[in-house]
Amino acid sequence: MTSQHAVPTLEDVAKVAGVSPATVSRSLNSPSLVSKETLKRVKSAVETLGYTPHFGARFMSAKRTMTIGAIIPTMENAIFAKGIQAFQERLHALGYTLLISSNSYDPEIEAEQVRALASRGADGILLIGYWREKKVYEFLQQRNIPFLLAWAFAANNALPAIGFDNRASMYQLCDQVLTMGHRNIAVISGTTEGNDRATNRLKGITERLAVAGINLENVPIIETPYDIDNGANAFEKLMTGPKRPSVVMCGNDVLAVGALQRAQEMGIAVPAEVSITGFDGIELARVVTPRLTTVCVPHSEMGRRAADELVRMVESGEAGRSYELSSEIKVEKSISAIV
Amino acid sequence: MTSQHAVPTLEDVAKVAGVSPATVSRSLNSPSLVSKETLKRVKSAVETLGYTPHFGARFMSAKRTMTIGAIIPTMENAIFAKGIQAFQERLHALGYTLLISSNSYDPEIEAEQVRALASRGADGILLIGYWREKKVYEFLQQRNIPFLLAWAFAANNALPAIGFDNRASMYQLCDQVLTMGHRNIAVISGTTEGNDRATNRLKGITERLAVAGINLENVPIIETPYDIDNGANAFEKLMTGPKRPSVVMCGNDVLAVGALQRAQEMGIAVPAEVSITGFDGIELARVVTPRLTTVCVPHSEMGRRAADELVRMVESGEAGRSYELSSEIKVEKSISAIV
DNA sequence: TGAGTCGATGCAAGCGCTTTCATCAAATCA
DNA sequence: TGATTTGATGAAAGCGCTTGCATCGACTCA
Repeated sequence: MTSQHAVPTLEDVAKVAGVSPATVSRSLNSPSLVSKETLKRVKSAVETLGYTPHFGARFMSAKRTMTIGAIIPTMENAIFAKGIQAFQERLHALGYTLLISSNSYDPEIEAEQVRALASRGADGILLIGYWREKKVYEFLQQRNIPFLLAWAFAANNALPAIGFDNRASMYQLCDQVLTMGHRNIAVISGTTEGNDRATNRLKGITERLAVAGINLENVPIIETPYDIDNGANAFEKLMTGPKRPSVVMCGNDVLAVGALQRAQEMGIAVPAEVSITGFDGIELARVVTPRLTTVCVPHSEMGRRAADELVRMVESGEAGRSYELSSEIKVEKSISAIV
Repeated sequence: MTSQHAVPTLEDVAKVAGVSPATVSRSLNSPSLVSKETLKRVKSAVETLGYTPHFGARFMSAKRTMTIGAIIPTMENAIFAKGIQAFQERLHALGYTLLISSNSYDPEIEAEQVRALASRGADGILLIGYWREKKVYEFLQQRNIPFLLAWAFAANNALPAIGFDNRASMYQLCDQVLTMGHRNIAVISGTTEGNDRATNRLKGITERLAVAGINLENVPIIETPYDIDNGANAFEKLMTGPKRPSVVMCGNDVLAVGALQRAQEMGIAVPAEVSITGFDGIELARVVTPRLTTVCVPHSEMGRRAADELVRMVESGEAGRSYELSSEIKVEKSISAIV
């Protein structure tokens, strides 16, 4: 079935076109240096042979690979899927190829992935959030690989990042919750260890509550990995505890949807008996009943702009800039005012 | 800020360890050929220098790249996100790196991506479904790159595939719908052009209806890209048509959730006034109210097994085998019997 | 018309790694 | 003890491509 023809090389093309390999290379990479005439012959030779440039060889002699790497926690959360999809589309338009790895929130794996991307010649790398071992940043700098952080933004941090302020956004949402009269609050947070986004969201809540003079000792907080079922279980635990909260604030929409589901299963009316809030503004939040009160984040826009900025860094050699995107509080039926 | 140190090479390591480059290479790739003593020196040299093998160079001299490529329509649909996540995890465990590209269901882009993966030395490639231009398959064969199709399975097709029978599954679901007394059926299908999964799902319905003696002329079918809002709009069109169906069968859960949502907005009770079915069994289907009647497909298992099989093909050089996974009809509250 | 330009092309030196072959000392065999 | 095997290592030839430099007509200029 398989023709034993080895895969065609530049030299094969050159032979067929009756020119030197150098000319073929130039035809492919800097057509302006080659005569129209020759260009035509080369192009036709490429086609008849089905030639594809050998990436490894190209990588060896040229410095650029036209490859951008992205390392994300997981593809399963729509928030990353959506952002990365936009990221990839924009990169493709800019002529770059995207390499994605996911690491299930494991920092060890992430560090390994950074090295893997480096050895594959990634011209730039997109990372999620700020927190990671210092040696990772050092490695990137030593290798002089431009990187950009996404899904997070902290004004006081010099690293180039594009995203929103998780703490401030959650602070604001909490503000809204308080405004609606809630004082009896419980929290289901994503795992904070090693996760600055989760940590800052939680901080946004606790800071706002502290300002309101609420004793944090009385605020039950459950930490659990982002997952519908975990959200459900945490909710159940909170509702079967000594004192039922009037509102359960969740670290993201996935947890919140889990909470909502369990509420239904337990026969607890939302928002009549308990209010629930989420964070992210993914589709999940708007298809449940009642719709989730949440913080909408412009994932696609973030992906697109991250691509633009990272490519700019790569091509200009300039340092990265940071951009803060705005998030928007969306009050829906999953929350009601305490009267 | 950046040390002007060029990135360390094998030779640098060799110099530091006081051995030849060949020995370093062997230490890294076939440690058994090197003395314990030397191994230790090399390892420490690698660490002090922060050496990372140069992928391009390795690719040039070795034949294998330990890279597997996957080309999917989109990351935004949870069905692919989930499967690919599992695929990547298993590949990682097997020592392979995954390269993903998505193409928004555009066959042109897909063909281009196949070439891109080939030039990057993908040892094997995962593709979705059967339908694509013949020249793509020819290219793959000519290059002798093992490939495996996923998310589809057709007993009469010789290409190696792992998945489920879209036609048969939908046929079965339709069977269920008929059993429950529905005769007045409408369909919202995903775009069928160039998409064998969508086509076969639709075929599953029409074939079953034909068997039931239902005149297909009376079965409204709307085709639209997979998207919540499209599902919603199609639903509205169906419900405002000349004759309301008693059930709307959707090509996937995303469309079905859209339909469900619009039903709520229009004040149409589900399933009292109209039943709705989906396909895929993603989370979305179980968090909506009422829960969606759908066909559950083992996405994660498919991803895992695809990784196993593809790696087996790559490492053994043997032809790929096909596996049919079973899907399961899940009847939930979004459908009611006609009495 | 001779000197100087310029556009188009070829030559050849790497890029960093793997791998075959050769080398050589130490261990084994008869 | 001389011949042979074995284990550990080094030398060097590529792998397919890009690119600086050289070459060489054909043009331009004065």
